[in-house]
Amino acid sequence: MSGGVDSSLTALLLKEQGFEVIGLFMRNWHEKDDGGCCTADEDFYDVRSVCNNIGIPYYSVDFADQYYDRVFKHFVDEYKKGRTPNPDVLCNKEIKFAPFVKHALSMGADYIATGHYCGVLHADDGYNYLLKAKDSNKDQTYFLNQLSSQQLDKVLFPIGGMEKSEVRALAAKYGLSTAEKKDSTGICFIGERNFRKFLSEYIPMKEGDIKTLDGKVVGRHDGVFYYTVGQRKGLGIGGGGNGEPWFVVSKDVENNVLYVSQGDQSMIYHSHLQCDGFNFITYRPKQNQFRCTARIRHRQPEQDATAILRGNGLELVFDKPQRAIAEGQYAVVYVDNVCLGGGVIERKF
RNA sequence: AGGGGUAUCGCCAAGCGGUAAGGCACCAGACUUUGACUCUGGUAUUCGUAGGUUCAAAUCCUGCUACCCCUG
Repeated sequence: MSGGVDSSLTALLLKEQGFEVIGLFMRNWHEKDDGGCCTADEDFYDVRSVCNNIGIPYYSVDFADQYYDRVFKHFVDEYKKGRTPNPDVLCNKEIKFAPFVKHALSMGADYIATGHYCGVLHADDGYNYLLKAKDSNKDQTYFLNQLSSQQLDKVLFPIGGMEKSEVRALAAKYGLSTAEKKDSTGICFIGERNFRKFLSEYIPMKEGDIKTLDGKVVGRHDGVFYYTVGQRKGLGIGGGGNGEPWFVVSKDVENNVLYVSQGDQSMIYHSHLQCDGFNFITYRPKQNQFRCTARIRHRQPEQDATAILRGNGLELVFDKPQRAIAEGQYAVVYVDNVCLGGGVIERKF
């Protein structure tokens, strides 16, 4: 339980269904947020309040060390390389659906349930398939693309078939204190931050030039790793030219140069991308090429594409060029209602 | 040293005697379990400066200052 509405209602529904439910809260980060508050404390307070309300025991576990070693380190390393990692995907793979589940099972649980918006099909063929959520606006399968069928074995997603509005309405009906609580955002367990400031605590600033593709210096930056391709805000470049906004077009980590373009974004649209490795949640498809839909970022409407398996990797060819494909993010592939899995984007062209 | 031109928000830039458009940047919200994108809202009592004309000036006149161009 995270202290939000989703996991609150999840616990309640299971209790209603006759399960013996225990609330398990996880803490993975100990620093305070930008406002000087420790949101984890408030969240656990909400967990306690909800658990008391529905009459179930609650516990707290701390995986801060493992989170740091298995998620955060990689996150920082990737940024240092000029890439754009996705810590929450790793967090699910390395923490939530790993030591956390293990811990729950060791406490005697038969199943672990979370408030994710997605579904799981424990199929007769022995595989556990990850399914899209009913509420396409809240679908969280993107973040679960690195899981394995094995990891989903003892998992339930009780609200995956509900709309967010239904969840809130039910939570309110049952009088759960978290019914109106705002959805959490920002890096999972770390929270909403001034991102550049946060990163600068782990990656020192390194000033350099901001240039256009033809080499003209148009500004200065604090460090190329703080920026992502396609980014508009935070460049501090204004005026001149055609009066249109400027966007990050590429990064040269070696020479510490941030390349930008004013108005014209045609150069950041690409139809092809490559993943050197690809995680199939269940099994590798038999055919080496197939039609699918795919996402290159969370909440992106699924895009029609053709997937081509190459060695351990996967190449995607989109029907329509995609804007700002970022190395380090995940390409997640779907066929109909099933999330097949995903891989880290290594190249685009 | 002469001649011409320009000086309006951090950057572009409207305005041409009637009481400061717009864009970019920036800030704040919204959206959002990454990073981004996007959307909405906010931001010059003041127009290089000092005077003058006028009921009224950023808009006209004069001095000064700065920068740009041309001629020496």
